[in-house]
Amino acid sequence: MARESVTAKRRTPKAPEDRIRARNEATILRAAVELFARKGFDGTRIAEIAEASGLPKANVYYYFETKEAIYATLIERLLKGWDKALEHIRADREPREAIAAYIAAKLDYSRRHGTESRFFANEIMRGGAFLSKAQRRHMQEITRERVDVVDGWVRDGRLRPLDPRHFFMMLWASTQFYADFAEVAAMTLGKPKLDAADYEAARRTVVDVIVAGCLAAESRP
Amino acid sequence: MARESVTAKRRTPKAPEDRIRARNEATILRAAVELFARKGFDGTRIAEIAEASGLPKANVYYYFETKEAIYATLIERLLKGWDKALEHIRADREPREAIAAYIAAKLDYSRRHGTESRFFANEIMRGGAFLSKAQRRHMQEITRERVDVVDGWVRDGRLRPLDPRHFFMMLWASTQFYADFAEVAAMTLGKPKLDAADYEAARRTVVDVIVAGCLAAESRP
DNA sequence: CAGGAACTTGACATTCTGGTCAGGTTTTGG
DNA sequence: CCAAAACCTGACCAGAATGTCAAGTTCCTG
Repeated sequence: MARESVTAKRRTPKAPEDRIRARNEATILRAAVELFARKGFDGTRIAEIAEASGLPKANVYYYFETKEAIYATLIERLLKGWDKALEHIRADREPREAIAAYIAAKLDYSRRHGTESRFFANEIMRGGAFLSKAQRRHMQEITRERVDVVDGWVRDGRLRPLDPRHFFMMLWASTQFYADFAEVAAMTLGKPKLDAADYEAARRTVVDVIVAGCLAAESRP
Repeated sequence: MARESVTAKRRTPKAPEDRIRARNEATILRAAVELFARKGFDGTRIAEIAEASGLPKANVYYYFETKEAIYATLIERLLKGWDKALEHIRADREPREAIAAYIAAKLDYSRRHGTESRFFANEIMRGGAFLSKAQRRHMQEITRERVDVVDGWVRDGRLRPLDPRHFFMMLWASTQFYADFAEVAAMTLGKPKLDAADYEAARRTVVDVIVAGCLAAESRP
């Protein structure tokens, strides 16, 4: 049909982006990610998304064929950010710094994009039913590359012998936690909400423990 | 009203438990926890729970007043397991062993009760709206006790200086991960499903890294 | 500035959902 | 074996959800 959400082509490429469409789609997606993150796919009503966007429901349907289309668009977009932090894990870097940088980047993402992070986690927890085969493979490949880097460090004797895949999951878990379970984290700290200082303390703790825990004995200070 | 779900009293205490009621409630809860874990509270239809239980919808309503009642019953039950693993963290134990035992227990729980674990995580991710004030306080207190133990170890110089609360979250995150994101874990390992050996490898990696990462230099081997 | 494309939206049709209920069947204690 | 309690369930309801539409309004381009 004529308009196909983000990838639609209008009669003339015209402006850098169709301002109205771009603005409204952005508004809808912003509202949707929040709701999906909190109530899941099945639990989110289109009427809620519309209300949260300040648009009439029919207008939401004008921009997105179905609820699935909104969800899929978000997945697609989020997936692009997936590998971002992983880029810190490079063979030519010192393990200590690379790992510290990864943790810092991931925690920063958790802080700045908590909602998106939660949305994505939610999708994964449901078994990633919305992920296409290609998307799955992409994630797997990206991860494998970095696993190989860590494995190289282990073989070089720069890291103590450990299973790089499980090590990776520790990194992911420890940082993702601060987005997904920000509530628990705040509760544990006895605060209503996490602030920048809390994230800094988290970073320090995670980096300290993990770096000290994975470096080979001879490279430890 | 007459029947009040689990705590109802029948005319005679009779059998060790009302077999019919006990069996059906258990069936319903088993089906419900699975669905809630996967689709959240709002996303789960009572009709689905009924179908998954193999009972007519009206029968589900016979045992539980509302959907909330089912959910609340599950929360209540799950909360009892919350502190279980934490009991390993005792001041009179050697930190190394206590922490290793905690990790092993938590991972074991993740493996054996993945669904419940996911259900609980889901609830927390949504901000724990269903947790009562008392339940929240309970969790906070339980955590605080154990935080104090870890803090004691730090002050004794048995653990390197670290924020015990963030350290705790690392423990929680690294173990919870294997329940909530079993799918990602399996994907990362390139398997369809995690088996016992995978959990053992996870345990070893997490214990190795965290123990080595938190022990004070002088107590390290 | 005209005309077509893009956008907007109230109202509607259809399907679902949580929850109720009345009238049945089975269990159980005595 | 018999009443009373416990259990079962098809049918039903009111409100809500999704998705459609046709009749408009606004925007852009030639």
